[in-house]
Order: sequence, then C-alpha cells, then structure tokens
Amino acid sequence: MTEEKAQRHFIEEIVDEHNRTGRFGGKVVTRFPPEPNGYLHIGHAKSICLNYGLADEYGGQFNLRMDDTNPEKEEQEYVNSIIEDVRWLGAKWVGMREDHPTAGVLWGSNYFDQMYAWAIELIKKGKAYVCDLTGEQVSKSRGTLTTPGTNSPYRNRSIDENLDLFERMRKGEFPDGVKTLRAKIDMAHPNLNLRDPIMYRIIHAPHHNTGEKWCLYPMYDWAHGFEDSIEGVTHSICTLEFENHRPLYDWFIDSVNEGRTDDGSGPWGKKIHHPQQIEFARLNLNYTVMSKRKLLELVKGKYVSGWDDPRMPTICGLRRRGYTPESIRQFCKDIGVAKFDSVIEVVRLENACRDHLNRIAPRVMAVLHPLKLVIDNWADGDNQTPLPVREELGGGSTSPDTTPHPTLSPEGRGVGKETPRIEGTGDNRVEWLDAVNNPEDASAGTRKVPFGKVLYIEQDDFMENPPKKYFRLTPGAEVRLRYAYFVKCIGVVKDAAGQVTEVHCMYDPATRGGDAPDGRKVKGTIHWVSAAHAVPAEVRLYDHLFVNPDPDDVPEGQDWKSNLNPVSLQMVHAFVEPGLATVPIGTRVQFERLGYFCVDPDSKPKHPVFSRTVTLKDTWAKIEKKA
RNA sequence: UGGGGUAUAGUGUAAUGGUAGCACAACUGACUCUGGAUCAGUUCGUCUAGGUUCGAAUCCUAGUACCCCAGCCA
Repeated sequence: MTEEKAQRHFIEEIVDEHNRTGRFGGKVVTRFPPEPNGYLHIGHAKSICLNYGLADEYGGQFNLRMDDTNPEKEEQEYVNSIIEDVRWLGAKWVGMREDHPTAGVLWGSNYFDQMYAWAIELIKKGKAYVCDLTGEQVSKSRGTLTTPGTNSPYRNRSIDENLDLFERMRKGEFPDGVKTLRAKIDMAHPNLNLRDPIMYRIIHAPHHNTGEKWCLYPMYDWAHGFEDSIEGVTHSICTLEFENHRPLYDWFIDSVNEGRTDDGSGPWGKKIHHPQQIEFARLNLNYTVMSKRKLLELVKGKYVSGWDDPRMPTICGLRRRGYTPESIRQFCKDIGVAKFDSVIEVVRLENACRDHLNRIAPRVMAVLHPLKLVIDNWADGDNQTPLPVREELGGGSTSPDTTPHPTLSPEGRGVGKETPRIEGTGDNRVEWLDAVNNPEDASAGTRKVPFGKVLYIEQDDFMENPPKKYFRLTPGAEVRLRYAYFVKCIGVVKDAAGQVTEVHCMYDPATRGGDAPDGRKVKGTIHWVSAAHAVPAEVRLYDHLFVNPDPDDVPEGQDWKSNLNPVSLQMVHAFVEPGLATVPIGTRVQFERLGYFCVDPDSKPKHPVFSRTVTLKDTWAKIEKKA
C-alpha cells in the first residue's frame, strides 16, 4: 500500500527540520499569548488551533499565557473571557483543571522581576541607557523610513548613572513619560525597530495581577522573547506584522547571552534559552472585520448587542450563534497555514459548520412565515382511522407543553414506527405521527408530532401562480406534508388586499406517514406545524454584518461602517413544534428545510428564542435568482 | 524614495528540476419523504519578460503588484 504523503505546512516543516538537527532536543513547546485587552475572535482561533495543534501533534506542550505588560489597557473581564473561549475551543494547556478556571494559566507579569534583572545586566554591558527625551522628541529623532534617526543626547550616560536612574525609575521617583530605558542599537538602522527601541516606560497605574508593585512596565519587544525563553517555548509563533520585530527579539536574547556560557561559568552565568520566532499570515474573512479596534467600535457604538452578538466574529459570538468548537477546529485545519496574506471566504466557515451540524443536529419543524392551511375533508378520516391498538409508552400527560421532546431527552429515543396516537374525532381529531429525528444518525430515533385539521405552512411554500420548476403547493397540485399526508390544494381565501390568508386542501387518508399505497409520487415535500399545538417562538435571522465582501472598500471620504448590512438581523415570530416549548439554552437543532438554529440565552420557559446559525443550502433560491 | 515579506484556478492550499494535484465555490447529472445530505462528472490556474536546462511553478537576471514598519500599543 502506498500511503498518500500528508501535506505539511511550512511551520511543520520547520519543526521537522529542528527535530532532525536536534536544535531543541526534539522538544516542541508552543504558546498562545493574548493580551487581555479584548475578546478573542475567529482569527485567534486559527492561532490557538495552530499552536495547540502543533504541541499535540508532536507530543509537546502548549501554554496559555496572558501577555499583560500594559496595565492601562488590560482588564479582568477580558482575562475571563479569553480563558473561557480557549477552553471552549478545546485547547488544553499545561496545568489546566476543570474545577479551577485559571489553573495553569501563565502571566507575562509574573516574570517582571527577572526581566528587570536582565535590564540591569544590559545596562552593565553598556547596551541600554536611560533617556530623558519626551515622546514627541523620541518620535522626531527616530528619523523616517528613508532617513536615519539621530542619537539621543542621553545615549552616552555612564553605566553608574544609568543604573542609578533606572533604580529610581522603578522606585517611582519620576512621573509618567519623563524617562525611558532604551536599548543602544543603531539610530540609523534601516529597520526602524532597531533604532534604540524603548524597553521600559513609566506608568503609574495598578496592574490586574501585580497590583501596585510596579510603576515601570516592559514594552512588548523587550518582554515577549523573555516570556517565551523562561517558559522554554521552542517555537514562538506570531503573525506577519512581527516579522520586522524578529531581529529585535533575537537581539535582546543574544544581548543577555553575550558573555554567558553554556555551563554557567564566568561573570554572567548560564546562557538562556533562545526560542525561534516564526511568522504566519493572520486570518482574514470576507464580509466581516477582525481588528480589535473595529470590533470594539461596533460594540461601543451599539451597532451590535455586545461582544457575543451572534453576528460578531468573536468566539463568544460564534458560540451564541450556534457554532460548534469542532466545526471551528475543522475550519482552521481546512484553510491551512502560510505566509500569503489571504482572505478566506466566510462560506468556508459556514460550510464547516453545516457539515458538523448536519451530523449531530436533531431535525424539528418550525414555520418562520406562517400561512394557514386547512384540510377541508379532515373529518372524513374518522372512519378510516383504526383505533389505537395499544397505549402510548409512558402513558402520562398528553399535553403538548409537557411532552418532552424525544430528540432532546434521551429517554424518548428509539420509539420506532407505531400506530399513531389519536385523540378526538371529526374536525378536532389530532393524530400524533412519527418523525425521524436525524436521517444522518439512526440512533437519534424518532418522535411523535401532532397533526390536525389546521396547520401552518411556510408562505414561500405556496404560490398561486408558480413559475416553472416550482414544485411546492399550488392550486390543483399535490404535495407531501412531511411525515404526514399528501394534500391537494383546492382553493384559497384572500384578504381585501388580495393576499392569500388561507390555503384549503383535501387530504388523502391513505397516505398517512407520507407514502401512497398506490405508489404515486409527489414532487414536493413541505414542512408544517399543527396550529393547535404550535408554540410561538422568536427567531432571529442573521446575515453577514457587512454588505461588501471587503468592509474597507468604501467610496472616498466614507467610513467602513457605511458598509454595515442594515438587515443583518431580522426578527420573526415563528411557530415551532410543541417539543420545543422548553429546551435548554445552547441546544442546536435543524429546522427542516430552513437551516440550523440555536436556543439563545434570551429564551424564557415556554418562550424560546432561536438564533439562526446558518441556512441550509438552497438550490431553489439559486434557481429563482437566475430567473 | 529605506527595510522586511508575499505572488499557483473565483477563493484557499500542495507539488522542494521530471504528468501542475487537492479542498471550497461554480456548472451537469443521478438519487432523495429536507430543492438538505449523498454520489458521479465538467469547467477554470503557475504575476510579467528574458535566460539556464533534454525538461522550470521550482534555478538565474530584470521588472510588476500587494502587505508590514516611523506607539512610551501588542
């Protein structure tokens, strides 16, 4: 057997190479280092899946580390949401525990003491100095992309003076902004990041983790490599915009290591671990925005209901929308990892979701835009209907409100096809028919759904003057009511405006269950809900947040928000089958022929609220569009 | 105009001097008690121009396009 060689992305190849050469002794340690200043989004999911996936694949370790070096921007609320989201996605970090949310979570701020000691070492080595330039002066002296910068007048302070000043900075003797510690590299370097970058700035602000201990906070470039080094991270994976920072990442670690030795002999001690930074292209999706700034603007400006608005590309938004972690992981796997700055089509995400939900979501019937359907000859069925031969299983209450939904409560599963339960006679007769819970999963069993004289069907499923290829209900035509009977339309009732308000049908009692004994076929099958048993539900239909695949593509002088989709949320009052009256928040179902829906946290008992996760593929809509 | 990156079908992503493959989308058809799912098939591509070579997406030369960098943000 020749086995297909699994496609490996460029980072896996780098890791393979390191393992071949023994660069890290065969170890693989990765990390996800969010700054707790915002909610995680689908782009972060790509990074989490990449980092955790690599650790998992190579039998290595994965760390979750808060990169909390700026107390002015970071908040506990964000810390909590990040931890929850990473957990929900299914990544497992070292020391993770079910009963303790923060167990094992690492904090960049826990390494402040060590970083401070290394800063002093750099000062002693003549590689760092305290600078008194103001922010504006620093900016000016940095030069431009094409012209070199100029040296700070404080660049050549003595080591002793620097040591003294830095110590006093730490002690809080200076107000914010008046002094910084800078690396002494090269003010004429073509890479602006190496023009004496700032290592520490003074911020008198309490830190969510270290409290009042520090008024001196490290900059990203100074801190990040050491956070990785201390944790033994082997592959420090980040996005493309940090490529320009890699020389600095390496410079700081090399500078600490200068004069150090492998065995720790000598004045500076033992060399510290030097991870490899690798950059990949961040995820971009069309029809949405991904930058923290814009997401925050959407929330603050009330364009959405919050970070977890189901239209948001945030993890919590997707969760509320009904996405499964499995589908998000599959999506991240599907799109690959590369250095090309690409834009993925959202349909890829939606597809991954449909794919998973198709396999696991119980089917139920719901009518979003109700049209009354009346079966004129319903009472005829009294004579043909054999009396129930046995009592229903369980036998208890027949009230639809208290009948548990078989698909959602395991004890009701696997009932199988039996004689339908029949209640009442004449026009009031109700038959409880068998419906399959999931054709993709036989173990999901069946459930009973009430059927009677008056039903609701979807407005779209009836047309008085149908176009070609329309094979739903039309005058004179026969269709199947799913799992129930064949019905033929014999007339309509209209209101003053000429709108059809009722469809009248004759049914064929012999087709109970949905099959005709004479073998005749119908072209269409439509879904329905018994009017007498229908549970009113609020259903929120979501669409893309933006009308333009590229939200930033706007006419001169216009803001990206002008591309916001005015109908990204449509609320409808729907009717759902009785088993859905009380169903736990977060439950995912398929409304047959419509799409996948998720029970929203706004639901109240007997007043469910559903969010549409994603529609089913709709080839009829496509045909209509072409016409 | 400095530096750092990246270019393969509509969108992504492989091929590491030897038949340009895969997924999604699109389009046909089959099947179907969801116009869903499933199955079968079709269309479509190496940024440009030269060069090396029996042979180039891959190597060389010269261009072009796009992304990132001038925070005491990360």
